[in-house]
This record gives sequence, structure tokens and C-alpha cells, in this order.
Amino acid sequence: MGVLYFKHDTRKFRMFKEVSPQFTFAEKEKKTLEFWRENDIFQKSMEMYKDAPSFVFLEGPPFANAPPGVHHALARIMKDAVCRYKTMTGHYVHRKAGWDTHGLPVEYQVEKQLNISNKAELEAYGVQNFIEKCKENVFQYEQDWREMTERIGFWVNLDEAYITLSNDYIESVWWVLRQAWDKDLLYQGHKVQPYCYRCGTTLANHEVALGYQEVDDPSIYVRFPVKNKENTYLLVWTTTPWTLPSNLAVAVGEDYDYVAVEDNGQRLILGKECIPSIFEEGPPKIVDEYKGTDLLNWEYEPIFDTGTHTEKSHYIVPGEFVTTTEGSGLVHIAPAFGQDDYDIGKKHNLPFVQLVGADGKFVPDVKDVWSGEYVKDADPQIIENLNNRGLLFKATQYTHQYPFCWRCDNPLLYYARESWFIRTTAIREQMLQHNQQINWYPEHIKDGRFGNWLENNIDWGLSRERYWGTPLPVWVCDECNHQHCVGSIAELKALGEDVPEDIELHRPYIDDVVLTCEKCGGTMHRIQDVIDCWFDSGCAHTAQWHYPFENKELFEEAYPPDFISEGIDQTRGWFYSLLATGTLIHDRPAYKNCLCLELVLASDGTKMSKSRGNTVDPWSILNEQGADALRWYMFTATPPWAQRTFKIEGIDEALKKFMGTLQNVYSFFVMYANLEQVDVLQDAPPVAERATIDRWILSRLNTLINKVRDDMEKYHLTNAPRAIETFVDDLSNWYVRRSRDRFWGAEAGVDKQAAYATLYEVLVTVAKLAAPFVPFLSDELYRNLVGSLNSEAPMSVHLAGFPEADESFIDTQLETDMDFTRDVISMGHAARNRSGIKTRQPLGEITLGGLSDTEKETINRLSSYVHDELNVKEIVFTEELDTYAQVTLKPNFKVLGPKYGKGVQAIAKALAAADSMQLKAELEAKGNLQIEAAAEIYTLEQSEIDVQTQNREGFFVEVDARKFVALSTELTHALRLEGMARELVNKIQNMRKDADFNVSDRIRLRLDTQSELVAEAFETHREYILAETLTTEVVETLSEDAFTLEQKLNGELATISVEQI
RNA sequence: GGGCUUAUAGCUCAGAAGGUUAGAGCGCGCGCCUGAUAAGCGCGAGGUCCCUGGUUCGAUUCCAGGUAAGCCCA
Repeated sequence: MGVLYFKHDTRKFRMFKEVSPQFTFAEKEKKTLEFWRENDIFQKSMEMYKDAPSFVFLEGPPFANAPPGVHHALARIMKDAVCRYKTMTGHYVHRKAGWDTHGLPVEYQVEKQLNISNKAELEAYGVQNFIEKCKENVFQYEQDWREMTERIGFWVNLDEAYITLSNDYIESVWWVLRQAWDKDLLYQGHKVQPYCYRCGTTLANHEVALGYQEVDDPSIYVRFPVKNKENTYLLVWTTTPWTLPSNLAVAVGEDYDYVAVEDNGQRLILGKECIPSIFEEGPPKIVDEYKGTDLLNWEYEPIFDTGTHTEKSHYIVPGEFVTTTEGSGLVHIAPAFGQDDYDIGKKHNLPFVQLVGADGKFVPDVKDVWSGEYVKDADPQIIENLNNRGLLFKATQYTHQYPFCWRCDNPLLYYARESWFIRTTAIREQMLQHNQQINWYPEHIKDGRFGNWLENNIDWGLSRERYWGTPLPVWVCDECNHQHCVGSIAELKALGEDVPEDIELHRPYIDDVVLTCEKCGGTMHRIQDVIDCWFDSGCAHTAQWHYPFENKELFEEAYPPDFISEGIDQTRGWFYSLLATGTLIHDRPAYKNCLCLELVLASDGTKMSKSRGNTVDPWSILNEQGADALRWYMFTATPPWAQRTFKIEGIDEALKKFMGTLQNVYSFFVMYANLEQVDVLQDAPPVAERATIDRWILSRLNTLINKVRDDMEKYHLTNAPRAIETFVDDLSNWYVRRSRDRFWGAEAGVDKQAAYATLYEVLVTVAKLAAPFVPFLSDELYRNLVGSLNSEAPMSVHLAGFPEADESFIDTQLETDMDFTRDVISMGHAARNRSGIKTRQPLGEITLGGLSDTEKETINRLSSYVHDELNVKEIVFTEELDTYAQVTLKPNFKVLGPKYGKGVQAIAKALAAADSMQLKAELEAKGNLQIEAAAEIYTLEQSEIDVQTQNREGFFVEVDARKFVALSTELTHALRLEGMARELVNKIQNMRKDADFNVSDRIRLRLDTQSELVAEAFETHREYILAETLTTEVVETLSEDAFTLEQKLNGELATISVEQI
């Protein structure tokens, strides 16, 4: 590894690099990127902490089959700030990049690209060709991702990324599955799942959620003839007529009331509460009543031929899910379709009748005309058939939410399929325990959304009947049905026949591998399924290291990862899959800190989507305003876990408000330090000897350091930069504004040196504090400020340590005092505004009222700021509040509430009714006052009373809740002269600028006026005017080239000429 | 339908172990400044703290029930 430090050999006075006023942040950032690249700054930042405590960030792998959007940028920015902060606080930060590659979304894209729409066409195209296309597809936009990642400043190890399609990764996933197998947690079962016949696959839950649509389905009531009860029918409701041929039972609610009613000479059995919704034209005659339990085991005639079975079927069973809020209170049960149905079937040992094939069509066994028909198309025929046979009672339409395949938009069928499962229910308790050990940001995820999800855990349906994924490594013996789960490539080769040395662990290659059965010596073939790609990424904590085949030590150190961060939608996705696998194989939490990110909405507050056309291309921002502005906006506008509406104006604001201000303070500093040739490292006075305002800003700075560190340790990535922003505003608009003349033109000396040293220290520290958030700008500042002076310092801010507060600089009292003083000044400004007298005109006196003794002291101590800011000669305190303000007395509720309870309201009323000034006088005279309220006498101490002030008519007074600031607007002749002098300075300065003089140019000045006031002002304040304007000569005549203007000064005329010397 | 979250100024957000005059930035209006400024500064107007009940001397804050929005799940 190369040099870590700046490369100066000598320490002598150095200039800072000039800061050009012509720039764009985006351009400057590109140069910084180059610097990082050329000097391997990222690698160095890892290298230098090689032996430091490690901090492991685990990257949630994105798919590179679509270009990255702003929400990806959000995630990467958050991840980066944490990693940079951890690096700067002395950690070796693992941050391997990762790519997610498997899964149905990829297959779907490739199918579209190849114009394939079902499995048969795909098989015809060739599985091998198909998966090769998938491989290409998943890296289609990798370059975009890399470029965005780099440009945005996300330091992540892209060159050693883990990739879920690699053999190494798959092998680790196999190993994980084998662990589950050995613990008997991997099993084959039957489960009703949402199934798309077109795609030929079951869908994961979150996929189902993508496709709910409101549709009209048939809603029919069917008569099931009851056995042994003449002319009696069960009235059964369904919205899926196509499942009726597979009906095997009817469920009732045991506690519900049922009735037999007479209808057209027939007796119909139905739920009592269902009568109004079914018989809209009027209630029928009730001829009998039953409890649900009375109906149990009643048998009925099958309405379709379901074949012959040994198991009993077609009778009434109890069902907890039965409701009477819709339907008839009698629920049709077809165990092959619907989870509740399946469970009932299992419980009551019903036969399993599935008259629908995997292609979504009725199987040929169905004797009726709709054999071979797609089930949804058969609905009308079935209804007609029932009608013809007199079994249909009523048919209407029913509008409800029904899931559709998000890929092909076909309705999903709930359909029992053979599937492989991980018995996560067996490790639920451990998962819950581990969840308790995770720090969630925001906290409520732990016991809210995520905790609830874990509580309701069901076994993980793992298998997918697809092509592009990690193959499920289970082989089955053709002879004896023995099953075996392979856990490594070595094992595969040991058990397999002629396994190619470089076998690729994907279909179709892996399907060709035949194993020899350990039990019977027979031939074993792999089951055809691949696994849920959530399982892939869920193994990342382990598989990214190719553990346990490699990196054993590294893994031990790196598990569990310290930090992950993804969208909150990953609660049931990656957050869960990591925890499940982590619990399964390591029985430890899978991560320590999880930062959940909320959705990024478009500027109109709706979801960003391509179809709406309201997406934002990150590049449009990166090229325009730059990465730092985007980052700053992301951090400060909204907490990461709150939904944000993405507004470009917000980025402009970040640019102006924060970056612009910081940049300006920085260029101000560099400009004058160079101009005045100040060696800031030389003779920096001890802090205790510096000016009050220096000590103030240094106190603020060190308080800020504590705050930022504290926030960052708690992953409050919004509070920290917001605090920095406030600080920078104070720095610019108070420290620099109030100290400007100490930097420019002041005599060399301790105070000037102190000002430069202070501002320098502050800027360097701010650069470091801001480095995790705005890595570009902060590095530029740092490199110029530090690199120009100090050859011993690390060559980038990202190699420098994070600031640590020097507690001895923190003076909380001073900070509070300054706040108070600024508050008074602000009120003074308001009063001046009202008076309409501009700040440049000095005023004689300002009167402050309502201040405590300590507050008066504070103002006295910091009086120079009040004088300067408000341009007043004297500060006067008064006790006569009522001269300037209306005064009311209020009880101090916080104190008196607990003391008198109900009495406070009465006291408040009494105080309001009484004469405030009289009471106040009494209070001041005696130290307390007595008041009668609600027939009781209360004695109130001074501390129990709040004296409040309100504005009294009069435009020069500014009042807040308890104090006021009043300006004396009387102008004496002396004040007028001084105001005029400042007016002169102002005009001359403007002329210097208009004439394009350099800041440090000395000038000759000519003043020609008939106004006695102007002439007198000039004479009286001659020295001041000349000094301010760098005038060395005042002359009667000037050359013709001199810049001359006729000016109006507070209404007086004068002709002013200036000329460079 | 269930779970979780959110609701404070036109917009984006702070905030308060419950205390009676609720803050900031942007935007808007007025003014100032124009030799640090992708300009800056100051000041001002702008609020039923979503609604309804309850607890309390006192609720925007706590509790319950609604309403609306979002996410997740059905």
C-alpha cells in the first residue's frame, strides 16, 4: 500500500489553494473521485485499520437486471454513511458488495424477451439456452449500478462481490440446506398455494400481494340434497363454481343458529342470520331451528361424481372459519383447493380429489362436457348444468379482491401442490429470542411488524417448480424412494457417477447428475425443483464467505454482521430470511443492527412507478446538483424510516442552505488567510486567551461533536447532519459575521491570530464531522486546509480520525448566554424594523425590560454584540414594564398545579380579574402576594407567579412572553453625523466595487458637496471613513479617469470620486 | 378483514415525564445589505397540533373509539 500522507518535505509558510468562485459541485466531485481512484483512498481506509476491531456491514444484494433508481440511491447513501463513520472511528469495516441473481422475476424478463409464455415453449427453447439467457439478463445493468455506486460515493467492495449464482455461493446454500436436512427440518409436503397455471408455478406470498384486483366473480347458492330427509336441501354458497365437482364436505359453525325454511315447497337449511341477505324479497317461513352442532354428520348426495373412495365423504363437519356475515353459513369444502378446506380434509380424513390439472384445466376423468376446459371458463357451464338439474337456487355477481399473477395477469388458483418446506415453526421460539437481541431502527419494528410476523410463523415453502435458481439438492432413488440431500460439491462428486470436474450447479446440468443409492444401489435422480431465491439471499451472512468451505476464521469473526439496512418491505423478505437461516444453522441472531428504510414517493405523493412516469433518474441529480447535495437531502429532509416525497427543490435547498454556506465560509477563510499571509498553525493562542466569540464557537463545536457521535451510535442519521447544518449556519451568520473585521484589515496580533486559528480549527473539524455525509466536499476542504499546511496528516479526510470532543472547551453557560443575547438582538431588530430606521443609522439607547439579574449580567458581559448588531450607543435596563408593555400575572401552573390542584384555575381567574400592576407592586414590595380565589385566600411566592408581557401600542417596542426591547428613536445631531459617516463609507465601498478595484487597493478620494451635514460628517469622522475605505489621500482634483458618481446620502447630495493609487 | 406506522403552518419536518403565547427551513409579504455567499441578512403574516369521547385542576401530548394515508399480510 502506498503513501498514506501528504507529501511535503518542509514546513514553511504555505498558501492555501485559491478557491475559485466559478465552480459547480458536480464538477468538483468528479475531481475528488479521480483523486480517490488514483490514490486508492478506499483501499487505504480499509488497510489502515486492518488490525482494528472489525465492523461488518452486510449488503442486501440488489438485482442488476434493471437500472438503479432513487430508492436504491437512498439505501446506498445510508449504508455508506454508517460505514464511513465506523471507519473514521477506528474500525475495519467489512463491506462486500453482493448481487442477487436467481428467481422468477429474472425468468419472467427473459421469457418476455424471448416471447415465451409457458413452460412448454420454454422447454422447447431449451433449458440450457434459457438459463444462459438468465445469466446475461441479471448482469444487464451491472455497469449502471457500478457507476451509480461510485458516483454517489458508496464505498463498497464491488470487486469481491458475492454473487448468488456462483458455484461457491450455491455450495454454501446447499450446506445450509443440508444442516436443515440433518436436523429433520427439511420436508416434503402438500400445501395449498396460490398457483399460476400459465407460469406453472406457485407464487410466494409477497408475489401474491402484488396482484390483488377487484373483480366480479359468480356468487351462487346451490342446493345439496340431504340424505334421508325428503325434499330437504343444504343451501351452500360459493364464489368458485369450478371447485364444486371436487366438493367432499360442507362445514358449519357449531355455535351458530340454523333454520329450515320453506321455499317453493322445498325445505332449505341455512344460517339464521343469512336470511335477510338471501331472501331479499321478504323472509320465508321458518319451519325448524337447529344449532350448528345438530347438523354435524348429516349426509348429503354428491352433486357431481367424485369417483369412489374408501374414505367417508359428503357430510357436514364443523369449521371455525365459517361466518354468517356473507354466504349462507354452510361452506362448501374442496380439500384440493383452499387452505381451510385442505386442513378440514386432513382433520376428518376426507379423500383427496383434485379434478384440475397443473395446467388449470379439468382433467379428462371429469365426465362432464367441461373436461379439458380451463376452470374459470367452465364456471358458466357448471352454473347452467346446476340450473338444468334444479340444484341452483340463486346466481349473482360478487365483487371482491382476488389475486392475479403479477407477471401474466391471469387469476391465481388456490391449489394443493407437492412442495418442500423448512420447518421454521420448530425454531420459532429461538427466532423470537434472537429478534430481541437485534437493535431495530426504528425500534417499533422489533415487537411490532417483525415480532408479529415471527409470532405467526408458518413453515417456509421453499421449492419452486422452475428453472433459474439454486437447485434443491435432494436426490430420490428410482428403486426404493430413498431420499438424500447433498451438502457439498465434494459429496456430489463422491456419490455421483461421472460428475464433470467443473460441474455447474444449475439446471439443466445438475439434473444430469445421477447418484447411486446408499440403501439399495439403485439410481437416484434429483427432484426437479429449485428453491425460493429469498433463501439464497437469506444465506448471505454465511454464503458470502463460501463458508464453511473457505474463510472459516473470517466467518467466526464476521458473524453476526453488525449492520444491515434495507427497505421496510424486507421485514418478511430479507430481514426474515436472514434471521431464519441464521437461527437454523448458527442459532444466533443474524445481524445486530437493522436500519429500516421507508418508501420513496414521487413528488406528487404517489408511489414511483415507470407506468406512472413519475420516477426520478438519479443521474439527472448527480450530474446537475451532485452527489453531496443528493446525500445531504436524503439525510436531513426526512428520517430514513419515514416516508418521503422526493422533491428536487429539496436538493436545491440542501445545496444552498448547507453546502453553499459551508463552501462560502471556507472560501472566505482561504481568501483572507492567503491575502493576509496568516500562518494559522503558528502562534495559535491558547483557547482560554481567545475572544469570547472564539470560545463560544469552540464550545458549540465540541458540543456538536458529542451530539453527532451520540446520534451516529444510535443510527440517527438525520439528527446528526441536522445538527451540523445548524452549526454551520451559526458559524456563518454569527461567528463569521460578527468576526469579519478581525480577519480583514485588523492589526496582526493575538486577536487576529486567535480568529484565524479558531476558524481554521472549526472548519477542519466540520470537514471531518461531515465526511460520512458529504464525503466529496468535506474531503476537498480537508485536503486544502490540512494538506496545504501539514505534511504529517493523512492525505484524505476519510483516512483521518473522527473528531473527539475536548470537554474543557465546552462552556454550556456561554452557549446559553449567547443564545439569550441573540434572542434580545433579534427582538431589537424587530423593533428597528418597526421604527423604520435603518441599521446604519446609530441610535442613542435601547431599553430592556423584564430581565432577571443574571440575564442583565449576561447582557452586560456580551454588550458589544448588542451594540454592534443593533447599532445603539447605550443599553438601559428598566423595571417599569407597564410603560412599554401590557402586563398580566399568571400562576406558574407547573408549580402551583400539583400544590393546589383544582385551585389553580380559580387563582388564574382571580389574577386575571385583579389590577396587574397593583399586584405586581405588592409582589415586589413584600416578596409575595395574597389573593382571594373561590372563597379561599392563597399566598403566592414570587416563584409561583409568571409575569407576562404583551405588546402595547407603539411601533418601536418588541415584546415576547416575558421581556421587551424598546428603541429610543430620537436622533441627536451627533447621531445624525455618525449615520451620515456610515452612509458615506457605504457609498464609497459600493463605488470601489463598481469600479472593479481590488479589495486591497488603496484609493484617492474626492468629495464635493453643498450639504453642511455631509461636510461636517466627513470632517468629524474623517479617520473612520478613510480607514474603512482604504483611502490614503483626500484631494481637491482627480484625473479624468477617476470614477465619479453623484450620490444621495440620506437625502443630501454629494459627488464622490475614487481613484486607485 | 388483520397487523404495524403516520397525521403539528401552503410544503418538508422538529417538539413537549401532561403546565395555559407550539418551533425551524422552504414558500409568501415587507425591509435591509450588496467587497465571503449557487447570493446573504433581518423582520412579519401564517396553526381547531386529524375528529369524538375519557382521565386530569389542566390534554396538541396519556387512554379508548373513529377518520384518512402508507406499508405488510389475508
